Amino acid sequence: MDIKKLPEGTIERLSKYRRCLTTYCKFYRENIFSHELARNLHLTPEQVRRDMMLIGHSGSHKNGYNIEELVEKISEVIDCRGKTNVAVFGLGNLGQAIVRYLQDKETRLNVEAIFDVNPEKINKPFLSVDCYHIKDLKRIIKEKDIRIAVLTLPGDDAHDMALEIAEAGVTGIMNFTPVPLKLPEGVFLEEYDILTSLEKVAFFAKK
Amino acid sequence: MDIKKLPEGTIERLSKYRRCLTTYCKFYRENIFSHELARNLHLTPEQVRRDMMLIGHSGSHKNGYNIEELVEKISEVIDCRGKTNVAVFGLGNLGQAIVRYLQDKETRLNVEAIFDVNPEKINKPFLSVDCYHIKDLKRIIKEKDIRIAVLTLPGDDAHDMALEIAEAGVTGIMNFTPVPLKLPEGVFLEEYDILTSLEKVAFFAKK
DNA sequence: ATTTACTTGTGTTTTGATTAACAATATGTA
DNA sequence: TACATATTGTTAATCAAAACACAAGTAAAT
Ligand SMILES: NC(=O)c1ccc[n+]([C@@H]2O[C@H](COP(=O)([O-])OP(=O)(O)OC[C@H]3O[C@@H](n4cnc5c(N)ncnc54)[C@H](O)[C@@H]3O)[C@@H](O)[C@H]2O)c1
Ligand SMILES: NC(=O)c1ccc[n+]([C@@H]2O[C@H](COP(=O)([O-])OP(=O)(O)OC[C@H]3O[C@@H](n4cnc5c(N)ncnc54)[C@H](O)[C@@H]3O)[C@@H](O)[C@H]2O)c1
Repeated sequence: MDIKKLPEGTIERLSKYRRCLTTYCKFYRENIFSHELARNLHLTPEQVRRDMMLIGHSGSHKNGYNIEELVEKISEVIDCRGKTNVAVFGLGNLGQAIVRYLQDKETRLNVEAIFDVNPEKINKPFLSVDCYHIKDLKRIIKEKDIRIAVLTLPGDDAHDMALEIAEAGVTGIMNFTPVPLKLPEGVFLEEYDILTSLEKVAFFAKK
Repeated sequence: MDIKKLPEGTIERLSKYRRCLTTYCKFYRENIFSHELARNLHLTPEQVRRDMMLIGHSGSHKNGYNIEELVEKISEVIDCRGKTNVAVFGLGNLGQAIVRYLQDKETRLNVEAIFDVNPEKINKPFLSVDCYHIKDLKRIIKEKDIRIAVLTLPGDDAHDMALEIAEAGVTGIMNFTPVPLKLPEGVFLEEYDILTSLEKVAFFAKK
């Protein structure tokens, strides 16, 4: 199995399997069947088994998959290089929600820095994460070995900031601002916009 | 063209085309080429043209697509039944960010109600949207003809609330809680989890 | 022992979305 | 007019993901 060849869909599902297993299942049982995992996550059992196959994990015919082993295996695959440091840019409502959420969840992604421009927010820790002025981003990103940036700042500044962030050495950017980014090659970019999701829901909900 | 047959991917892209056009383009030009739209949204020109074809929209060989007409056409397709009322459940950080975001954007999705349990939040409007106690959800959903629900409340309550919301007649649910929902047939469900996105970014950013 | 019921693992098929290719069309130019 | 250029619209080819189908394993029941 060439791990880098795994389809995006599989990676997303692996993340969901793991969360489902660590959150709901591991406390009250040892094993789980493909159809159970599938039902929880709105998938088919075949797809679950196919994903298992892709990461080279096997279960038992009688008991399905051992939850602990499976979580271990998924972690080997998706956290392959261990812990990854994340910074959040813009500590408004959305930024705060995200920092809190990431701290609550079991994950190897650690929010190690926050950036803002508001003097009231800078130099005070938020949920024990230090908040810096955005002008120091280059230095802090290097010092703290930040790999992933989450953009939750106003759209006006987003593009310029993103370019600086990329230049500082970040290799993955999650963009929540409504501004489509044009980044240099080599930076993995993911964008999410709730309006797109909601318009889709509205469309398919109309029958 | 059977409008209900449009692939989910196309619907998502249509939403993005429209936002891109209304936000950035329509102020300073009349027409746009498929390759320009594509470059902005990280797509190929072929895909843009394919989407145009699917919704039965034509451009001109010399000038590409007329922006005003295209926006009009996209709106006919994705807002087919006009305005749709939305309610947000849970007015925490995430809920507030979403309400503000939806109000800022040009869209036919209107946030017409908010629900919470915190007495400090109830019966005060937030950004001029009324906030009700969650126990009144059935009545308010009917009165206000709410079609879409956005769940931004704590996970513990999410599943029970979702079932009640579905029963009250909502036909589309956007779930931001970390709890996977099991809903009755006929309710279109979309789930988003930033941790899945971030873990994906982290995975593909590692090279 | 044999049967039954249930599961995983995986080759095969199907589906459907994306990419490639190119003909048709419009415009500008020599 | 003939030619060069740039774009759309659409058919055909490609590709990948999902669904299907079933062999093979396992354990419990008979
Ligand atoms: N993609 C989505 O689904 C979605 C949803 C909601 C909001 N948003 C977007 O996310 C962003 C934040 O939304 P919010 O509701 O949290 O807004 P907010 O106004 O509450 O927060 C913005 C924060 O960014 C800080 N800021 C301003 N300029 C900055 C800069 N140059 N560098 C760093 N920080 C800076 C502000 O001080 C503030 O703390 C906005 O761009 C909004 O449009 C996206
Ligand atoms: N999917 C994602 O990417 C993502 C990101 C961040 C947070 N979240 C989730 O979104 C939810 C909200 O996050 P937050 O940071 O805004 O939390 P928060 O604590 O700031 O807000 C929760 C709000 O819900 C209200 N509430 C509590 N019980 C309720 C009930 N039964 N009915 C209605 N309202 C109720 C609370 O009064 C509060 O206002 C949480 O479940 C969190 O895990 C998801």
